[in-house]
Amino acid sequence: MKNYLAAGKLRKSFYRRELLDVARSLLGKIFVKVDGKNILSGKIVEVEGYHGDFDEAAHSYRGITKRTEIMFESGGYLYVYFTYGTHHCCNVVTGRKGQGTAVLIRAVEPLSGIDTMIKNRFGRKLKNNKEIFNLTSGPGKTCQAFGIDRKNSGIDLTANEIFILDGEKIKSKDIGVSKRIGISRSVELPWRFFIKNNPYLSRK
DNA sequence: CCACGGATTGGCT
DNA sequence: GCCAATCCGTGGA
Repeated sequence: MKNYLAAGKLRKSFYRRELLDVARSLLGKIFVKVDGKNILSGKIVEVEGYHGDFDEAAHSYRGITKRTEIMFESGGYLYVYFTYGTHHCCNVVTGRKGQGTAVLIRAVEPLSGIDTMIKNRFGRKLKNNKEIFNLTSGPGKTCQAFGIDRKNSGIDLTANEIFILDGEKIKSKDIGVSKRIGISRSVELPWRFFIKNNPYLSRK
């Protein structure tokens, strides 16, 4: 963990680039939440892009609302939404102010604070050694493991609570691309990106 | 005010 | 593979 912290926090200039460039380059970076003396962290292994201008699946597609206004900020903020009456999902706002572009964090590979993540998500110890692969292998699971909910929406990702650290550079040949999961409109856009063969993906 | 459905998950058939 | 859970944001009357 120490060498990841030494790598340094991603700055506003990283987030304020074109949506799909940010989405692809977030793979391999380290998502971090400082939780008291605990550092919860995981390597980002799966993401999806959402674009307010022409992507009908994006929450920002119908314009600014109270819920989605943070999506229209310039890049570098956290957007958290609540869905299906049960789950939270977290996104990284990208691009320029007014664009409504964001990257959904769909899955991470746990790195530190794993005992706390297990407690947050299951309320007990792991039953077996396969259950670790069910800890953060989806957007709702990741938010639950990290203890993130709507109260965290709007956080500045260059501050000291929730942020992303530079990590390993993933080669193009190791990045998989597919249609996005769980949407009913703009279904053809190939805007899901993932690290091929990583065991913590929400799907293969 | 009310109706609808969702960027998901887990349990049951 | 199918489907219920369960809240609330959003849009239309």
